[in-house]
Amino acid sequence: MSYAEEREQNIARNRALLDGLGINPLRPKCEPKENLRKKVAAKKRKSPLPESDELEEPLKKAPRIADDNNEPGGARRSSRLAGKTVDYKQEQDRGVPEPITFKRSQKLKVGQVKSKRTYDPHMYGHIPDVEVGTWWATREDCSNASVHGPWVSGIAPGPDGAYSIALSGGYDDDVDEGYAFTFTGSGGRDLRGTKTAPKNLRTAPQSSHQSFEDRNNAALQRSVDTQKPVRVIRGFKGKARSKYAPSEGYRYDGLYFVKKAWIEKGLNKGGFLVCKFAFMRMPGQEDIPVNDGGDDESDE
DNA sequence: GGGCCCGCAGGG
DNA sequence: CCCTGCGGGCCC
Repeated sequence: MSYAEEREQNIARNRALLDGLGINPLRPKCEPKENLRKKVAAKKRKSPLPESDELEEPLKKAPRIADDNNEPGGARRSSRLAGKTVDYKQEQDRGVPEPITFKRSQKLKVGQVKSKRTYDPHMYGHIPDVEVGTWWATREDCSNASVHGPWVSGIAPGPDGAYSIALSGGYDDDVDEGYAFTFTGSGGRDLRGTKTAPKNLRTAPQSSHQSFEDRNNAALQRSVDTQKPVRVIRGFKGKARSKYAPSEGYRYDGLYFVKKAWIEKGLNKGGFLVCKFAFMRMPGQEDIPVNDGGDDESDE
């Protein structure tokens, strides 16, 4: 079977799986009327660059979190996001936001402030003061905003499930429908090379099976049971196949639940097994910006 | 564009 | 100290 055929097959399987998760009330809202109107308008005026009003939303800059030098007693701030439209269920323990305490000795460059973070990323749910749709240029910035801690890793594991994940389009057969998507786990890559040809890489092609023994994959599997919300950021590298990926940088798209975890034959040379997960967006959140960008070539 | 290197977060 | 990880920057 050719790569293209296998890819189609995997995509069809993943898409069917997403659809089989049940009717999602968000689905009609993911293509809101405003976007449809914009789409029509954009086609009419045939301008490759949309008007500024369309650009404002997704490119909202991350609020630079001022490091309020953690006062011991007074640093507690209200954990309520009062006035938000998000409808939180009782069971969603978002954790009490505590000012982060730094256990690690950090190398300080000249003039660098010690604390880059106001909140500890090791908590479930929203990070206070970070709105859905917030955008960062790099993973480092996103990490400093406490939304997704790791600079490279796509999964931030925790005891009751993953805290957050990064969608960067690294797998050709992942399906992104905005309100729901499939996600491939970690592991099974050869990052070090051989003794004779050491590599010391951070990412690499699939070269062995993934499994739920992997710490990251195990965390996402736990998310299925605990139904803790997972923060999701979408990266620009996914824009080739997902219209929900930002054109640049990384965007916080809010909270999702992991509804299913399974193992399937991945789309890779060698047919190695990969861990896959089906995500569904928590209701009541701001719509995901849809990227209609001009250079869309590969629509199946 | 690809290849290579390497900092950092996070955990054992 | 070790290891991993859907980064990013540099060089070519």
